[in-house]
Amino acid sequence: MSNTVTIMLVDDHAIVREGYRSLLQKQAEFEVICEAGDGNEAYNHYKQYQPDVVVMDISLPGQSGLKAIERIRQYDGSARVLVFSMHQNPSFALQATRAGALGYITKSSEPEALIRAIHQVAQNKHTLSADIAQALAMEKLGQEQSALDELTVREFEILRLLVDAKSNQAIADMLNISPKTVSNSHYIIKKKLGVSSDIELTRLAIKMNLVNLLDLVDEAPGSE
Amino acid sequence: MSNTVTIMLVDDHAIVREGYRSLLQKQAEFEVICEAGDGNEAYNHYKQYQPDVVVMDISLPGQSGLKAIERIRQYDGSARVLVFSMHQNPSFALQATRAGALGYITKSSEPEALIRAIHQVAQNKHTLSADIAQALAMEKLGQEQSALDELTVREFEILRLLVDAKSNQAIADMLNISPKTVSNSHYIIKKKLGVSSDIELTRLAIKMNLVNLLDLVDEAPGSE
DNA sequence: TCAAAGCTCGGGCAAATTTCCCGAGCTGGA
DNA sequence: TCCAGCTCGGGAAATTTGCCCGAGCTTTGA
Repeated sequence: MSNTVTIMLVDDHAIVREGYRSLLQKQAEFEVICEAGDGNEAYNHYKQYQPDVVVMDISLPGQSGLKAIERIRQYDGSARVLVFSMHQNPSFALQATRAGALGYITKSSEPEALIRAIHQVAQNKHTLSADIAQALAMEKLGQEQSALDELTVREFEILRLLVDAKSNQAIADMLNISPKTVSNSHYIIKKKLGVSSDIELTRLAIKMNLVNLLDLVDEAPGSE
Repeated sequence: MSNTVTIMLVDDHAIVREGYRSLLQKQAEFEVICEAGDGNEAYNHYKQYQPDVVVMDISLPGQSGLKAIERIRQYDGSARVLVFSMHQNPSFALQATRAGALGYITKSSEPEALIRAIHQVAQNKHTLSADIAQALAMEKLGQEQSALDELTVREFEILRLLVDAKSNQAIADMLNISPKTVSNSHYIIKKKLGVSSDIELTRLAIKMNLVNLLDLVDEAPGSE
């Protein structure tokens, strides 16, 4: 009988896929029928194999897993996608559900949590791993992100250049204003964001995603 | 006969460990005899189980996997450690081998590469995944990373605290020195690293992995 | 149409920090 | 023993920051 749940695994690391495959195959009711290593492949294989559930890591090379979820959901409005990510940042979960994922579970969860989540998603039910659910709840209370909204357009623009490690003079030239104005803005920005040093400012900017982490960190051989 | 290779898996994600375990158990000659979720546990379990090979992810919570490698090697100079990391940045590989790892392989490698690497390491041979080997070769040409080696131990220590956004006073208290010395070191560090602002310094520190990106981006619920 | 409010821009200036130089007191070799 | 190199911090000039100010916009709404 077809109590079996067919699964597509999406992750850019082949080894990791292989690991999950072994793990999931231990459950008699699961059958991993295909894999994909990037968003495009995920989309194509979805169309080809029509798995019940897509288990996907969203940090994929090329254009993000979120994009892939959107495309898959556009092709099949009832596609069931479970995002399986290393990020405990609830923003990722938000973005994922916004893109159409039914569930979001972190890799820090117990293996059973993954199994359970797949069952949930297979039944078209929403799932969030415990840590994310809690973090989301916390976030509702604070304002966090809104700090950035305090900034005027100009300030925001200057902030981006600042955290890109450009000099006051360079920014002044770029925006056709005086370096003094840049430094005044720099001061105002720090004040509005509630930080007291440039190091904090940089860290905050990274948290807020004003800096492209991938560019910053790895500068991988042929990336982008 | 004991052609079997006994293995300890170290990774902070239980699910991930479970996946690798399934994967490795498929090889008749491997036996995963224990697991650990952090550096401390890795050290203790090593002493307890004496595995032939340690397969470890170095981005662990608490104090880094590198530290764990050092401790294990200090306890047993012939310990064979294979680092299995998502980072393609060769600096990680350098640090890992400096800490005493025999091999370094990225998660982007083929599953067979992992199997092969484990065999290599079990025979006390060095291994590097192809991507890293290539990147390292490239790096030999430029100087890059070497900047950090210019720093004295003390400076390095101060740098880590600085980029953790601690105040001069806080660092001074922590190290029992005067804030003036901290600020002098701050200056020297920037000079040695060839940066002219704290923003550049922070970015560089992130590139060099002095900052735990996951902590930074994620700020998990109860972190810090 | 005329405030009122808010943004952008930059001058001014005291306070704070950075930058650079210096010497003293260690420690580990050669 | 002497040298080299580290750690630590004082001093003083140079620079930057922090904060306030007013001028010239534009937008909004009464």
